[in-house]
Formats: sequence, structure tokens, C-alpha cells
Amino acid sequence: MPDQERRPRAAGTAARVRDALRDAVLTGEYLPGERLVEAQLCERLEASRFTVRAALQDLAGEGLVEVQRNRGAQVRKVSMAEAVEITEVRMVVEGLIAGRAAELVTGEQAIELDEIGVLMRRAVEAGEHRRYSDLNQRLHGLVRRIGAHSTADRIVETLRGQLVRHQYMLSLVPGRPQTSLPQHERIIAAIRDRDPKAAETAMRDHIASVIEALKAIDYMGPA
Amino acid sequence: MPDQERRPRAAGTAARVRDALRDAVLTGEYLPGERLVEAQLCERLEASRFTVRAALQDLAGEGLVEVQRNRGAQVRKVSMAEAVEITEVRMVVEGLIAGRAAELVTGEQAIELDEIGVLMRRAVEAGEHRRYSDLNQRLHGLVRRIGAHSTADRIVETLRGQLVRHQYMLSLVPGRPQTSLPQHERIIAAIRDRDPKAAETAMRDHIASVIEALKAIDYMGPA
DNA sequence: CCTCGCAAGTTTGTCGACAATAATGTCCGC
DNA sequence: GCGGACATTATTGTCGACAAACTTGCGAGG
Repeated sequence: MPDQERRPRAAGTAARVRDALRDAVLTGEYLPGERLVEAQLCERLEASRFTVRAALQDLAGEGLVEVQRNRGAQVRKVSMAEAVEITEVRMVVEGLIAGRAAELVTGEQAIELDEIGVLMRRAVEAGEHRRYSDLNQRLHGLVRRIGAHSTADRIVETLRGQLVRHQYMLSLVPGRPQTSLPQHERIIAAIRDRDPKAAETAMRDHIASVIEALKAIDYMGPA
Repeated sequence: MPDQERRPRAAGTAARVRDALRDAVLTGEYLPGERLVEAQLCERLEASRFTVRAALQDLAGEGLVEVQRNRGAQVRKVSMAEAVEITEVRMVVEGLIAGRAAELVTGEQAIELDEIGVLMRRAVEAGEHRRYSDLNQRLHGLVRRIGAHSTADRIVETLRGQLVRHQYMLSLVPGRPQTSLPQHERIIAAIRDRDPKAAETAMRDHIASVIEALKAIDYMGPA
């Protein structure tokens, strides 16, 4: 029975509000440090304070917002030092995942990896930064899917959310693709060749280079 | 006026309830899989459902309980496979911390490390398992304090909470102290000698051995 | 005897209202 | 004119009540 329209009381309000609010924070609709007043969010999201507060609490657990007792919530401001710390953790955890991926990869997945590698090289040669950035995400995502490590996955996903803004800055650094392309190709090769140790090392080297780039941005002073 | 009795509204209820509930789950007062009925918790913790629910949500974020829509919360049941995954992540993250500790350690802290090492050896020789287990926690805690990596710290702490029950079983495995003592001594030596690479390797080897012990328990069938 | 459907009871989902706390503006005394 | 105490206001903290959903037990039909 398709009672699609019947919604006297929104079903699954909590999840909807949580996702909407997360999206708003992630897309930068609310800037870091900005106060998130519950009453305003109620209107914006068409939900009660109860639901909004639950969403706020969830996002705090994900490290996207910060709540202080009696002082409300605000979008978490991630300092450069914290961004480096977060990326350091990502380095070792994604290294773990890459190692497992090298153990678990199937022939079909190996082909998919190679395809992404080819597309990446083309994108760099064509200077299509946006496309390269998308492929980058797709590569890391595929590695995680192959690694099939739910615990590590969840952590990486959480950490990634905290970095959206910094990650954006990073993609604008000139010369970054030329640096990272060979690193990505090494990761792909190691997993394809089913060499866990090499895969972990390649992934760690790659993200270590990301950390160096982050620090470089810091010294130059971000725009 | 001694307003000892005047408590029309407890102050800071949320934090108190959250901590009490976490403690109850961690100490095994509620067993894995057990349903946590909000109304019961209200009575037990002397708080409203609003507060109890917030605490439940927090604990879900920490991975201690599991909430299903319209089906309430229950203590999360951590399978052996998940315990292994969690420990794998701990392995790489604590490895990161150990490496940093080797870079940041002060002379005073090095002495403290050595002291713990001595006490550990004595505890093993005296067969005082409980004492050794306490020292083990103290060592890992000190390394984390020296490493001063707040992001990694938070993650390790969260993961540790999810494992309390398994960790308990592990300490009962005969011969475990004899295996882990030299590993701990290697960790201490590497940090004391300010050798980050060796410290990370030592920590990873140590926790890798914990993983093997976990798997062994699994095969034997836990009592 | 088993199975399906219905109804009663239990538990969770959501809301609006009120109390407490922090932030802000203001007035008085110096 | 300036600083501090006080009143005001905005915002969060907590609660009880009601609605929705799931579970369970019972009875009728096969």
C-alpha cells in the first residue's frame, strides 16, 4: 500500500534533520566558529528543538560541531595543527586499509584500480584539476571498499568530514597533482600486485606528502 | 540557608547521567545485547527520558551501545572479528603515538618509563597478574601522554572502551605476561632512546601479538 | 496442531512549555 | 567620563505528555 503522502507526523525526522544539518556544515553554509542557535535551526529545518538538539549532539560526536554547556553549539574550528594531527591519524589508518586491500583485492577490482590510474594520468596531463580531485576521492574510496575494514572505514570517514575545508585548499596548490600522481600509481600497483607491505608504505608515503603540503600552506599563510 | 533539600532541578544532569551510564556499561552491569529500556534507566539514574536519551545517543557515538530506530538501545555486542578489527586500528594509531612519544619524551618522563618497566618485570616475576595488568594500562597511558596527540588519543580511548570485556579475557590467558613483558621493554627502550621508528615498530609488534592472542582465544572458544 | 490476523500492551519518537543560566544593556555613584 | 552592580533579554537545560511504532498474546480458521 503506497501511502507515500500520508505524513501527519514526519517519519524519521531525526535522521533527516541530522543529515541536512551535516550537509549544511560540510558545504560551508555555516562557517567555522559560527554559532548554531537552536531556535534558528528549528525554523530552517522545520523540526522541534528536541530533534535539532539530537542532531547537534550527533554532529558533535563526529567532531563537526562543538557544544559547550549553557553556551550552545558552534561549527568546530579546525586549526592547522589539528588538521595535521587528523591527517596523521588518517595516514596510519588508511595505510592499514591499503595493506588489507592488497590481501583481499579481486581480479575485477584490480582492473577497476588500473582504470582509475589511467584516468588520473589523463586528467593530470589535461590539467583537469577538478576531475583529478574527483578521481582521487574515488580511488581512496575504492581502496577502502576493497580493504573492507568497517572499523577503520568509520574512523577515516569521520576524520575526513572534519577536514573538508582544508582539503579544498589543498586541491588548489599548484603542482600538487604532479607530486601525487606517481604516489597514487604506486598505491595502485602495490595493491594490484597483492603486496600488503608495499601498499601500506605507498599509502603512508602519499598521505605524509599531503601533510607536508598542509604544513607548507600553513607557513605561506592561507589566503 | 542550607538548601540541601532544595533541588527542584538538578544542575548538570546530562553529564552525570552520561558518565553513570557509561560506567554501568563498562563495568558490565549491563551485559552485551541487553536491552536498555529508557523508562528503567530513568528510575535507575533519577533523570527524565530526555536526559537518558541524550546519554544513550552519546554512548552510541562512542560505540558502546547500539540504537535502532523504533527498537531502542542495547549494549553493543562486539564480535571477535570486530574486536580484532578494533585492535588492528589501535595497533597503527598507538604506533603513531609511540613514534611521536619518542620524539617528544623528556628526561623526567624517560625515568618514569623505566620505573614502570622495572615494576613490570617484578610483577611478572612475582606472578602478580593483576598488578601487571594495571602497570600495562599505566604504560600505555604514559606513552599517550608523552605522545601528546589529542586526535589519536581520543580515538584510542574510544576504541579501548569498546573492548573492555575482551581485554579482560586476554589478561587471563596463561603465559601472556611472559610474552608481552619483553615487548613492553622494547617499547620503553625505544622511546627512552628517542628512536621514533623503533618505537612505532615495537608498539605495533606488541599489539600485533595481542591480536594473535585474541585470535587464539577465538579458536579455543572463550569460556 | 499449526498459521494467520487482530487487539492489547509496551516502548520509543516528537513536541511544546517552563526553569535556569549566560550575555547584554543600563543606570547610578564616583 | 568611567567602572561596577543590577535589570533585561536571549538562549540553552530539563521535563512531562501525547502520538506512533513495534511486540506479544490470543483466538479463529485451515
